[in-house]
Amino acid sequence: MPTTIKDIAKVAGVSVGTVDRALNNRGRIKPEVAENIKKIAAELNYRTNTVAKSLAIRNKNLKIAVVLHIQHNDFYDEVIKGIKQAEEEIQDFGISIDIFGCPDFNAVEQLKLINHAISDGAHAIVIAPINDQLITNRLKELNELSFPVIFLANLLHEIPSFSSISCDYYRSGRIAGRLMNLLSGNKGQMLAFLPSFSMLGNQKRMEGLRDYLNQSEQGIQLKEIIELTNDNLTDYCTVLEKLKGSPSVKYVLYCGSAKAGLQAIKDCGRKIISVFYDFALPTQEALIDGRIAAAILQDPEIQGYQSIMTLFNFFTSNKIPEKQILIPSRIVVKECVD
Amino acid sequence: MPTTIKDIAKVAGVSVGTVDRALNNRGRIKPEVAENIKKIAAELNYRTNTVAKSLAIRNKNLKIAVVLHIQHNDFYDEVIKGIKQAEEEIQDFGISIDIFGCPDFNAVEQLKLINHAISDGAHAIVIAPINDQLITNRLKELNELSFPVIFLANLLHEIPSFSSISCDYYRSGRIAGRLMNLLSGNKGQMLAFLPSFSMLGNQKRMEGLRDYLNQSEQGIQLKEIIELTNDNLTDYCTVLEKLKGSPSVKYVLYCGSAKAGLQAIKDCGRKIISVFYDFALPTQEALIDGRIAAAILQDPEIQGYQSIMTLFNFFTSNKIPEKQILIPSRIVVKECVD
DNA sequence: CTGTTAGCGCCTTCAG
DNA sequence: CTGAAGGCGCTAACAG
Repeated sequence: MPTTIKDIAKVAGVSVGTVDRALNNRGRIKPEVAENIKKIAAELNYRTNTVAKSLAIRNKNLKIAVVLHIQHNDFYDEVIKGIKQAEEEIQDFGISIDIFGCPDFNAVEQLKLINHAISDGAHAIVIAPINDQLITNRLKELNELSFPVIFLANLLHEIPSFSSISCDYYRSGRIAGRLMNLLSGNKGQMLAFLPSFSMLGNQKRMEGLRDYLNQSEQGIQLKEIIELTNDNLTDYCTVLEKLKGSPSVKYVLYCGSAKAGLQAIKDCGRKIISVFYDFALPTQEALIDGRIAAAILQDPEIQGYQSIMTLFNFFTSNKIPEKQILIPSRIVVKECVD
Repeated sequence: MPTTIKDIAKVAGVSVGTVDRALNNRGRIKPEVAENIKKIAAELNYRTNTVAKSLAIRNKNLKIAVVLHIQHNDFYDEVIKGIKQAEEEIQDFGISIDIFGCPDFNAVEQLKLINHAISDGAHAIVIAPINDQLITNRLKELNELSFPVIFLANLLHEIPSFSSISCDYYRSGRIAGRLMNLLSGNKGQMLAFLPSFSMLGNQKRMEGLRDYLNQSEQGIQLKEIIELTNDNLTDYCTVLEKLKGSPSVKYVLYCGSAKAGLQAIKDCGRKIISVFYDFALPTQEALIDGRIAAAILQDPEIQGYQSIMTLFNFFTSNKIPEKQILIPSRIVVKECVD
């Protein structure tokens, strides 16, 4: 039988209330007796029972606010799925979750959402932070107030946070390099189409790829890295144009709107062997029917799930999370999913 | 606020005890009122609070027995790690776990362990079942008694179980075939060394590989599939001999003792490009320093973790698990881990 | 067949 | 500064 605060109270000769105050540093207690109680707790190998605690703190109505940086896209829809699953799992603990979408990349609006969440009584925030002074300043403030903020699927330079959850972008760039070499037999030419470098993660991924392919003389030749815009039509045109302009290129690494990329590759008029990042439906279909050779996934669902569970563990077990939680990338070929 | 049994009791005009009896089919209740209560519960969208339930059932001292089929190996040490992690997470729920090793593949002993666990008061069993009448008969009995038994990392033909957790062996064979094709540029010759086909999973994996590579004319040529024994020295000799006997073979797929395989490949005196299953330390090292081109993992830790959590969810939420839970295989290259 | 009540372990008033 | 008591939602033992 694990020891309970009752046990501790008995050997310390005090009441459970006093034990509770001591163990949770609630003050209103004589320092000596607090010390003594803590000593006894340690000796008795006490650990607070999270189930009982959860039941008791349920009337605190703990709230988590999730603040995104866009309204919808394939990636974040998956993230939200993970968040919803976590919500499902922790609802019995009396913790509720509110998700706020945000006009795409609008820092002013995101700031409003942050402030709204707080005045609404949120006890923690999960955010996909926009890289803008407006936001970063506010996040710094919150950090100083020890208000728990978790960065989700999105890095931010030098802004401290309670914890940050994402894939290892640099590594995922290197993995892509390796896959391209595998597919090409270490020869030939490739183009890489990657999303906006204004997001730090994308930049890291790009660096990973470049570093990896530049590190040795042999191997596939990375002709150019092209930055995409997040606008379907523009990106389609860009990809098509680049492919037509480099008829010697046979290999493509692509991260962006799957539809645009697939269509452009199809329309360029020759056989292209490609690796796609992420796993929206069109990507899955293309992988299964062979238009794509492989995909690199960062499991957005797991990232969303983890962001909530990290806070959950903090609330129920006082578990301070790692500053940076990296979700491993997954390599997927047709045979993994067909 | 979620509805509680108290709420239901109030609108039904009965006591919480009666509601409890109705909702959990405990009998000793007039059928009509049970019906009525269930109806009201449905209307009020009631779901039992698992936290409160867990706290209440804690004095039942729920016990899970884990019965292995061997004492130790790399794979099951990982499985056990996952089990321990689950144990850690659910200990506050008052559920305890006992792990029993077993003399390697000794069915008589494993049967004893099963019976011991039950007479010891276990409420469920997680087992890596040995494929032997002695065991399968007992497992059938238990299944008929509705005693929850979960098969772990190990398939068994036509023996019903509460749930079975493993990787998708057939698929993992296909994935290997694909990787070998990738590495070889769809040409050349390979050998496959796979573990004892007496275990159904290994057989499935072999079939997956064979079916995949035989399905088309082009692609790497699978010269032979060799069955390993699980004895280090024997396997070393087998691998070495086969490699020396087939000097045209440049590619190897290997599943077995990593040490034996790596040594034999090294000693065969020529450059071999290989894919290994599973991820014991020697495999990791070999992957990092380039002796192995890729690995296919089945995440044993997750399998162990899941086996416990599945029972946990059953105990705390009455959640009946899927009959077969498949943990996806993971493709790993150097760049994923270095 | 049904109601009452005492827990499960912890937190939180509210008196003292 | 400390103790007592009630409550979180559910289960189970005991009366009736």
